[in-house]
Amino acid sequence: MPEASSPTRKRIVDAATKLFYAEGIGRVSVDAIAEKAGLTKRTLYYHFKSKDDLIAAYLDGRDQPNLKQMAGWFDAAEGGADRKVEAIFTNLARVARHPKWKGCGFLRTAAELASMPGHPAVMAGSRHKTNFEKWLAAELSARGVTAPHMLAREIVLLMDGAFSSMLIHHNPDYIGAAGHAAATLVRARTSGSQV
Amino acid sequence: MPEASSPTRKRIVDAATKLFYAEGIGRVSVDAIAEKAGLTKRTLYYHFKSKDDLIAAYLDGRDQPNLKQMAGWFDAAEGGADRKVEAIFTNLARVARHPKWKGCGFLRTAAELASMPGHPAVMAGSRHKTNFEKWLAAELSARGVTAPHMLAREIVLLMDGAFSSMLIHHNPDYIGAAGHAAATLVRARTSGSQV
DNA sequence: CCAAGTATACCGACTAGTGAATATACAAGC
DNA sequence: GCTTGTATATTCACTAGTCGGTATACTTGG
Repeated sequence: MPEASSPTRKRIVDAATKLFYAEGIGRVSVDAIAEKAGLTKRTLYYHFKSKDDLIAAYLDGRDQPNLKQMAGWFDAAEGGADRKVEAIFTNLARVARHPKWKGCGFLRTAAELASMPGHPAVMAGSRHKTNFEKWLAAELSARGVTAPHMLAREIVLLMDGAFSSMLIHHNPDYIGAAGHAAATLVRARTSGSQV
Repeated sequence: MPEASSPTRKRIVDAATKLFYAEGIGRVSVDAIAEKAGLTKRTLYYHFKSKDDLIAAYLDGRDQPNLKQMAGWFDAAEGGADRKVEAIFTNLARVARHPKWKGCGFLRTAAELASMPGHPAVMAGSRHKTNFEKWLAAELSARGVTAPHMLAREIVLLMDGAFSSMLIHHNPDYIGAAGHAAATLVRARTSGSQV
């Protein structure tokens, strides 16, 4: 039985992460991942029982790093909750200009696996999005915003919309518009002010 | 040279539409499309020069029907612009409960082809989303809403977010939340009222 | 006779996954 | 201090099937 946290396993997940994100799940072969990781396909299948398992491991491994990235942008921004929320979108628009940016890996995987609703990778994506929404609601709540859970969900919807629009139009203006709308929604629910 | 609008061509596009939407681009073989259309692969390749061309034809063919669907829901709804906008989301949440619903074909295709930014199918998707945004801005403008273009874009972002969230969570509540937020944004920009 | 359209049959490349053997390391028996 | 046993980890070679695309030949209507 393979070790749960072996360095080899990590090498495989790292290689899979790069390839799956860059090319998409269906366009990456197990052979290509094995080659990128510097080992044979048989070894890969020693550590993962199927490609589907590896896809799920790829997204599970992105949960915490992605949350930390968002939280970092939020914490670093000056100003109130509205500014901090908008900062996430501003940073998103910045990184989305990079040619290697290919949208949100969680959403893209869910789109590609739409015909397999119970797929472990889709569920990993669902967990990640829920984690983000909960984190955001807690941050908003701590800043005295009214109806923080509803607001967090609206911001998540705008963010996922921004990911999708950017992917189809390749125009960062959509992310800017989403950030502006999100900041407006936050201000509308900040005590002492109204839109 | 094949006829631009032959019945055979239509049969191929119809078969491709059903399969591509149900399974995703990468999971459908040209053989499967030919079989579903009741002809051989060689005939398919007489009418389309490549699979990529057929993918683009699939999305081009969905542009007008999708717009008509949205416009139909909008027109049929009673009340002001806010109600009409929310009606689109309400209807979307209803059809999204059907087991055959697999999200927005334009967004899913863009996600699957993220590594090929200039792909004709992605561009067809971009055109469709732009058409929808323009139609919505015109409807909002005709009803005296202020800043109709910005508002239309925000609603489109919420809608694309709703498509994505529904696909990853399989929970129509997200579409409801998006519809509620969209209606609120419309009311905030309707003369004589404020959020 | 000719051209449009369709069919059969095939190509080379690639696909996920596996069988059987082997290398490595470490523990137990003596 | 050996040797034997066992679990982990890795490799090569392979299967059975699918992929997008095509060479060639046939049919049919004008």
